[in-house]
Amino acid sequence: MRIATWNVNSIRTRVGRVVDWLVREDVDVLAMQEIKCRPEQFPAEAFERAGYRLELHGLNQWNGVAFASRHEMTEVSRSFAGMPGFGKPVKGQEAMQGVGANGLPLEARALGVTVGDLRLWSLYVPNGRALGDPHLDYKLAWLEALRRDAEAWLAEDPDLPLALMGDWNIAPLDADMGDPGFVVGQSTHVSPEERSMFASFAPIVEDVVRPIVPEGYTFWDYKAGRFPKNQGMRIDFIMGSRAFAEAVTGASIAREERTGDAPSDHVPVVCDIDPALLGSTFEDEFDRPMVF
DNA sequence: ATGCCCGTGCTTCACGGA
Repeated sequence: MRIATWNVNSIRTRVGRVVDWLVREDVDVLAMQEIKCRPEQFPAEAFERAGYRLELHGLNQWNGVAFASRHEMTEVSRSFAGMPGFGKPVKGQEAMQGVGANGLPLEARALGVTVGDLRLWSLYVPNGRALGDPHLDYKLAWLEALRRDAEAWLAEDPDLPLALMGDWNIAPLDADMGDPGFVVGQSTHVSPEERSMFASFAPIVEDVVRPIVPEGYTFWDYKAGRFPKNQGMRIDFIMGSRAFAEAVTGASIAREERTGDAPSDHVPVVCDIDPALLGSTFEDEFDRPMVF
C-alpha cells in the first residue's frame, strides 16, 4: 500500500505528469495540495481512466486540496473542527465557503478521508508570508488548532492509524533549509515560533519519512536557479500516529519530479504501508486472502 | 537591496507563492 503527498502547484497544468507518476510508481493514495481550481475545473477524467477515485476541495484559484485513491474513500471532511479562517468577516455570499472557528472565511487547505482503517489528511498549511505579517499569526493559529483536534482524535482512539500529510511550510531542522533567502530571525519557515509549533506535534505524530530518508529537500523555488544549485527546503511531510508509523515499511522523496518539462516546485513524498501491520479490517479488505 | 520563476484571472498587470 503506497501513500504519497505532493504539492502539485496547479493540477490543470500538471495533470499528465501527476497521473503518469501515479501509475509508474504504483501509488494507491495521493494527497495533493495547491490544485488551484474548483472541483468542476479539476481534470478528473485522466485520473479516472487510470483507476483513481477523487475527493476534491477547491474554492477558487488559490490553495485547494484533493485525494486520488484506488480504494474507496469515506468520512470526507473539508475542514477540521477548530480550523480558523482568514480575511474579512464572513457575510452574504462569502458565507458559502464556510466559516472558521474564528468567524472568518475558511480556505481550502484541509481534506480528510478514511481509506480502510487509515485516517488520512491532505494539508496545505498557510504560508506565513513574513515575520510580523498577520498571515504568520494565522499560520500558527491554524497549526495549533490542527494539533488540538488531532490530539482529540487520538485521545478517543489511541490505535488510530492517522497521517497528517502535506505541505507544512516549515523547515523543522537547520539541515532542512538550503535556500539562502531564508534566515533564522528574518524569515518564515525557520522561525523559532514555527519550529516550536512543528515540534509540539511530536507527542501525537512523527515524521515517518525522515528515519528512512534522512537527507534531502522536497521544494526548490523556481527563482534564482534554486534547483540546479540544490538550494531547496524540506517542508513536505507525512506525519503518522504510532499505529500508522508502525506499519511503515519504506519511504522515498521523488526528487526526479523536479526535473524535465514543467515540474511543480515541490516533489512527491512517499511511504509504504504493510496492511498486515494494521488492524484486521484493513487486512481483510485489501489483502483479499484466499477463501477455501 | 531587489528580482529572479511560475500559475491564475477574464490578463496586458496584480497577486500569491516560499
